[in-house]
Amino acid sequence: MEDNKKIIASCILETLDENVDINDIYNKIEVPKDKKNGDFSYPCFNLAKILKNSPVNIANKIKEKIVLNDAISKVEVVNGFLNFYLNSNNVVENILKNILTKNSEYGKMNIGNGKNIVFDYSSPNIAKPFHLGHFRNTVIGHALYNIYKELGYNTIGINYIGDWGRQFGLLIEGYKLFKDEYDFSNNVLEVLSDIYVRISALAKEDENVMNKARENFKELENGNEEYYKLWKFFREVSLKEYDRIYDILGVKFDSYNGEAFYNDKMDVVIDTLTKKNVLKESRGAKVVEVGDNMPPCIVLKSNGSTIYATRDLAAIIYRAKTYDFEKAIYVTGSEQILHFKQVFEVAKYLVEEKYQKGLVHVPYGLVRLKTGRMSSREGTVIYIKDLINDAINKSKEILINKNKEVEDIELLSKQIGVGALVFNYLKSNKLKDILFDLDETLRFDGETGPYIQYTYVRTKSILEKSGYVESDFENIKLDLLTNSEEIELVKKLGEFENIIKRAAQDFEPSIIAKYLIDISSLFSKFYNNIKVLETNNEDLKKARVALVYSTGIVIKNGLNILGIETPSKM
RNA sequence: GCUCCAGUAGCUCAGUUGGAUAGAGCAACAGCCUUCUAAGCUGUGGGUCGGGCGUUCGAAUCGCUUCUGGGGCACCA
Repeated sequence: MEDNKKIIASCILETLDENVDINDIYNKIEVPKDKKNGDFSYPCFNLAKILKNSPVNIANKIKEKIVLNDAISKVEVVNGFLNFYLNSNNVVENILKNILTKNSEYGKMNIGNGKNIVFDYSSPNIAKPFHLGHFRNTVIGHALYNIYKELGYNTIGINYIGDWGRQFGLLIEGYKLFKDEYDFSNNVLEVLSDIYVRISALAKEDENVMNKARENFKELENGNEEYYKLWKFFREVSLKEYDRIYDILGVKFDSYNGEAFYNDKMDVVIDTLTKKNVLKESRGAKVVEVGDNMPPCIVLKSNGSTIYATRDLAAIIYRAKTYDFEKAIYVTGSEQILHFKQVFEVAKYLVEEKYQKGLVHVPYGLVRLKTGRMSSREGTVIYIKDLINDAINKSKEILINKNKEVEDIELLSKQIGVGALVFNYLKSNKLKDILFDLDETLRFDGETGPYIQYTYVRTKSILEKSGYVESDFENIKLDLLTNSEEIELVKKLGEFENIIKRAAQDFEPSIIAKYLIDISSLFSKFYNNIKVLETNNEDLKKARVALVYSTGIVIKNGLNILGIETPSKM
């Protein structure tokens, strides 16, 4: 499609006597929102000044002089816009042949050239159950990971587990005090979370408890064997529980190096900053100034111990050395925007310029409840485990009600239920806060995951009934596809690569989600208006089945990128 | 107080680098299953794009200002 834009730009240029830069023309060419206005459009308004003539006159003159070719079939002038219509036979053939040839590879590009990109995402805090916020993080991070993989990068997923810090001193204290009151044989994570909530409340009231917690953590840092064992226990049971969720979501990480991993790697941060003479004392703490518009970045607390920024900095150094990354992408809540601005500033003293430039923070909005913010202390947290179960049960119920004869109802209801959840958290702009609404989340009609999955299932069903197999699509007469429903769908299918690029550039999975809705909607219109299998014209039927098959490929590849499965039946 | 983000239909949201008549879904109402799966499709109603000023041939989009909501602002992560 981009080639066509170039062709149009040079066609316009040839009609002009004045000296105009081709890039100025190329950059102005746009795709009209309304299909009636052609495939490409060139507004002549800015030429009006240069040529000292009215836009309409200019447009008409260009139109007269323009030479039509294989690609362009028609040019029209409307209100000073030059509207170009492409030869749709060419367009349809090029797009569909491309999809059919590449198949599951359609959408894959080699822009990345195998370079490394590190994705820091999910990153739950040990000893707390996985909640909606983590879920949004995980789902966005995983999609971005896949998007960049699609571009040809070597993507590395890091689960930067929150497994270090004062909270473990507290948890150890809580465990010592309350462990006999609990049953640790199941739901360990909820037990630990409960203990944490209780001990936090206690520490807030009683300074002695907080002091004990601080001591505990210091002991843990110093290698107290008993505490280390406890810490390991907390970490293991938590990861086990998280893995269960990652497994359901199909998420895998290349590294689980959390905060504790960097415990012995922070000296170099302090040393380098000291050597460069940027570490300054301020109110007892050691800080680095990061400009007038931001408060300084604290690197050492006044008691001499490190802080999360120190660990983030150590991680940047480690990741630069280990992965030689082109980009390091951090997916976190938007409340950490300032923190990452500060950390990235300080990183300028620690890593080479090419690594500094690769640091990207991708913030996402809060997930809030109708009643306000989620708070573990107030018990208003939505556990993702429960939500997944709700979604699976709902899809199972629907499958049973519809009396579908399916082989594996467990698998299907999981694919559909989880798909609905994941899609729900990817479909809107990542920076927007989401107001959690259970009914809305468990809605399966309209612009939802199941709608897209359902569309995919329909494509599969037609393909099966048609009796065609892949190899039948070698010699097809694609120029028989001339209905507007067919052409619009094909053109949309042809946008896939561009959509992926845009999603990557903006770090915005919702662009792909929205695109898949568009595809599904166009296919459904086609499906309702044209009965693919009912024609006697075998060539036409085959061409249409090829279109149906291509649609299935794009939906499958697209859902794959978003981390959503494609059921075989529903 | 300073700073970042958001404000589009009753609700949830789209709206590429400024472009042509601001679009979907949900909800409401009216249709479409002896026809490739109705988790679908078609139609109707619904708008001061928070307000104001400006830049421009042209603004939901850019600038200034103001209102509303949310986040952040030093030893939590």
